[in-house]
Amino acid sequence: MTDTDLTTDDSARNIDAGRGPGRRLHGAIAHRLGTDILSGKYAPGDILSGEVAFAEELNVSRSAYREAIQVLTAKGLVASRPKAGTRVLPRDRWNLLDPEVLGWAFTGEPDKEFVRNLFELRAIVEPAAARLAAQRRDKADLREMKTALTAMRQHTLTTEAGRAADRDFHKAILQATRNDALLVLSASIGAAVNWTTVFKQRARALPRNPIPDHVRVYDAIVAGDPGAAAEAMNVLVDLALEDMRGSMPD
Amino acid sequence: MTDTDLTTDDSARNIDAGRGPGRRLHGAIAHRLGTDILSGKYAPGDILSGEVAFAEELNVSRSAYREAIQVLTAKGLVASRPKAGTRVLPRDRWNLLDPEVLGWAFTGEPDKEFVRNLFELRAIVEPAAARLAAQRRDKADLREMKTALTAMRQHTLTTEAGRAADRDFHKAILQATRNDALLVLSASIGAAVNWTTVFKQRARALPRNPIPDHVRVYDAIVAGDPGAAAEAMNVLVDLALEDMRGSMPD
DNA sequence: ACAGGAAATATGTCGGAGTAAATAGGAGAC
DNA sequence: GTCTCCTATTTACTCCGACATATTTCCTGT
Repeated sequence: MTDTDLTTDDSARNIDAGRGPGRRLHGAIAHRLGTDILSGKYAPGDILSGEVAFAEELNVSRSAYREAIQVLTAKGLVASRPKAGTRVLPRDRWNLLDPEVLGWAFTGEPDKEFVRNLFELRAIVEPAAARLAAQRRDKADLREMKTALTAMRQHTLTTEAGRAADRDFHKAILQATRNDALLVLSASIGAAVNWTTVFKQRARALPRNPIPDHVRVYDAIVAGDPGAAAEAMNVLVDLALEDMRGSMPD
Repeated sequence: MTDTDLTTDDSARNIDAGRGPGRRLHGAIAHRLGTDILSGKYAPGDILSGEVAFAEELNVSRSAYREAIQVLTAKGLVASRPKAGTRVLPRDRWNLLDPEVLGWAFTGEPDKEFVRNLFELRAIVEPAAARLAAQRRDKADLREMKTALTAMRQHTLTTEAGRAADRDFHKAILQATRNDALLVLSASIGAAVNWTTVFKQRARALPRNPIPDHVRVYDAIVAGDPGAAAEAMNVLVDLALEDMRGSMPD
C-alpha cells in the first residue's frame, strides 16, 4: 500500500531489477513480495492491492503475479479469498524454517530477536544431533567431517569456500544422525550459521579461531562418546552465540 | 480422503474428487501430486509428463496445473526447467517440516522410519521447550495451559476436541518459550502428535490415561522449575513413543 | 571425430474472457 | 427502529490461446 518509492523511472519499476540469472519472473516477484513482508513493509493483516492493480504496478502479467502469490501462500505468508482480497497472515502462520523464507528474513538488517531465537533453537538441536551422531556415525560420515574440517583449515571463514566447509561439517553431523527430520533443519540452521559468520566477519576481522571447537566435536564423534560430543557441540554453539552477541549492537 | 482408486471412469479421473470445500482447484491438484510424491508413486529423479499433457489428463487448465506446480516447487518437492521438464527433487530437498507436506506424508500409511524420526525430534525439542517455558511463562500462558488441560479431561483423546486440546496444551508451552522458531515447529510436531493419537486409538481403545503426564509438566512449569519441567516432558514423550511402538507392527 | 549452429520442444509469460464466491448495501417484515 | 433476507458488486478463481524464451538435440560442415 505504501509503495515506498519505485521511482517514476520506467526501468526502475521493472521487477527484473531483483531477478537473478536462473530465477524466473514469478520467482522474482515472490522474492520481492517475500522480502517486503518479512521486512515489515506489509504487516500481518494488511491487504494487498488487487491482482490486476498490483500486477500492473509491477509490469507483469496476472499469471506471473498469481504464481508468485501461490508460492507465498504455500509458505504460509498470505492467504487469498474472493472478494476479501489477499491478506498477510499472522506471523505464527509463517513457515519461518523454510529455507527461502529464512533467506528473505536475512536480506537487509535481520531482526535481532529472531536471530537470538534461531541460536536458541540451534543450541537445542545441534548438541542433541552430535550426541546421536556419535552413536550412529559410520566411516563415510567421519570421512565427510574430516574433509570439511580440512577445508575449513585451508580457507578461513572470511571466504565463501570456508563458510561452505563450515556448513558441510554441520550437515555431515546431521546426516550421521540418520534422521531426515533433523536433516531438514540443517538448511535453516546452516543459513543462520552462515549469516552469523558473515556478520561476525563484518564486525571484527576474525575474532577467534573456530577450528579447535570443531575439532573437539569431531574427536568426540570419532571416539563414539555421545556425552562428550553433545558437550563439545554445546560449547561450540555457546561460543558462536557469544561472538554474535559481541558483534551485535544489542 | 485417500482417493486411491481413480478408476477408468471419466468422472472418477476428475480432480474434483479430492477437493474439499474451501480448497481451490490448484490446491486440490497440489494435494494430489503432493501425496503421490510423498507416497512414492513419483520417485526422486522421475520426470512428470509435460504441462499440457498432464493438465489435460487431470481435466484442468494449464494455468491451474502450473500454479499447483509452483506450490510444490515452493516446498522443494519438484523443480522445473525449460525443455528439461519438471522433475522430482531428491528427498533431502523436501521441506518435510512444512505442515502441508507433513499432512501429505500422513495420508495413507505413513513411513514407519519417518514417524520414528519425528518422535526423535520431538524428544529433543519439547523437553527443551518445557525448560524454557518454566523460566519465561506468564500468567496468560499458564491460563491457556490450564484451559487446555481441562478440555483434555472433558473430551478424551478419542474425540477430535480432545486431540485439539492436546495440541493446544503443547502449543501453549511453545508460545511460553517466546521463541518464534520453536513455535513453527509446533505445527509439525503437533501434526505428528495428532496422527499418533489417532493411530494409537485405532490400535487399542485407550491404552493409558495421558492426563497425569501432562499435569506433571504443567505443575513443573507453574512452579517455575526448568529442570523438573524438562524431565517431566521427557517422560511424557517417552511414554508416547512407547505407546506408539506398542501399536505399530514394527 | 569434433565444433558450431539450426531446429525442435517444453517451460515461461502474456492478455483477456467468463465463472464463482463473499461481502456490502438495500429492501422488506416485524 | 431493528432485524432478516435478498440482490448486486467486487474480487479472486479458472480457463483459453498465443507468443516468448531457454535448453536440449541433432545435424551440418570442417
